[in-house]
Amino acid sequence: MGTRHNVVPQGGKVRKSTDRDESQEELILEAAKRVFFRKGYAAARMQEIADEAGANKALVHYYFRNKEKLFHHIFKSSFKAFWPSLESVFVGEPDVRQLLKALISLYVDLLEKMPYLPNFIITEINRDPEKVAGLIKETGIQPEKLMAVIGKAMSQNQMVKMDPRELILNTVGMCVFPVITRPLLGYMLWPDEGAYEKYLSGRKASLFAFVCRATGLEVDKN
Amino acid sequence: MGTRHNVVPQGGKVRKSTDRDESQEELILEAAKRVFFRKGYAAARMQEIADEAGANKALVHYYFRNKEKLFHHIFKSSFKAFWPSLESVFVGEPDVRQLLKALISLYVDLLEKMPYLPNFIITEINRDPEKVAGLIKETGIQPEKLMAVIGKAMSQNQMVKMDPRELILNTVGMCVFPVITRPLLGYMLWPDEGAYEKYLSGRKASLFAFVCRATGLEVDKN
DNA sequence: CTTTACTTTGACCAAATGGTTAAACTAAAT
DNA sequence: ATTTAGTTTAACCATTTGGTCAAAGTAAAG
Repeated sequence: MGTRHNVVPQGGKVRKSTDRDESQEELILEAAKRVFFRKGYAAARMQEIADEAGANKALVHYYFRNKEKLFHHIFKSSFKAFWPSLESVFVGEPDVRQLLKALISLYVDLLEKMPYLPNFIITEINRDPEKVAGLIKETGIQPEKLMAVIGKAMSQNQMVKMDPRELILNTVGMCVFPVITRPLLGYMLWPDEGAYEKYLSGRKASLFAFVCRATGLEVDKN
Repeated sequence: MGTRHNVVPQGGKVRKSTDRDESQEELILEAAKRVFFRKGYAAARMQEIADEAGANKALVHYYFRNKEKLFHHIFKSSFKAFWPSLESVFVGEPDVRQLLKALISLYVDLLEKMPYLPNFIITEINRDPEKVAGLIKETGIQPEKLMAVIGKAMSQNQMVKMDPRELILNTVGMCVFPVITRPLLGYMLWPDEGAYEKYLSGRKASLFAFVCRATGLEVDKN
């Protein structure tokens, strides 16, 4: 198979990158991601990953020592992705309404692109909770900021008082649930061809309206 | 091991039941349920099931031919359980408010007893959607009745108009999500000892209130 | 007691699977 | 050209795992 090498001259002894259009290491990583996503850890096979990456099984081990390490690698980045970058929303004075809108929007978009993510994470949460605990600290994820904004709005009577954590859970739960049960919904609630997709397209707005009503925020504003 | 046999005299050649305090077949089934619940199909081991049932591995195959059939057996009954018996709520004239209250109550109670159920079902939905399709028809589950009551209440302006399916999804989703993400929540949102359990105990009421507000129903009534 | 029919077990098997190793290969550096 | 260091492969291995089988066990029926 055609192997072209690009040179990135550097000091020291670093030569490393035998980059192709896309390095094998990266191809393997992407293949592994796909396989782990659709099969889960236990059912995923190193051979299948190798095949899908167009590589040898031993090469997979060469780059990522073993199955567990390879999985950890992927899980880590996936887990981070599941904490959508809400940072951008926090610029300027944070408005609860906009914040919730952004939260829903971010999750709906993310889940449309990566519908396997929730089930993947959930499976691993149950398989090895200890690991996830460590991961959380590594990633430095902290929902405190989000909760603070919500809590403040509640104390100022801008919205119905409730446990901010519960509001977040409810919101994210409603975003995620239709995605993880999608195969079922196609049979049970949206049997018509394309009906589910149609529902999805309007979900962002209807979900936001639902949350607004539940929290006492204005549904429409500007 | 002590093997006592009870006799249930019968006509014909039926002798069958070598019932003990609890027949081996049932013990195996229960063990399999536990193992499948916590490991998922792929990671579950026939040996582990046998061990946990205090039986021989070959015996497991004797009763349930193979892993797939054993799993199917369990999945079928579990899947049915996940459709809580709302029938009891339909006696008399169905009131939407009471119906939603019952739906939430049923799910919260069910999930407290069987927290592994959702993840178990979700995993299988993704592993073999075809099978689930057939299963749904077998079980004869039909959410139509529930949806009809909701739809009627909406057309009578007793509550905010929206897609009844979406309301059901939202409601069930909020019930289920905290359960499937429980291991995570312990670390992230309710780190204090016993704090999550405390939250759970009040969830039934707060969830119902949330849904009432979102749908425009009265939170308190009688 | 003997037969009958179900139950239980230990030994065994073929296939799959994660992982290893030594050798071949490739391209940059000397 | 030779060395050097990372890359790739084929062959191989040990273990696990789902599954089988023939033999032994057991209680009720004849």
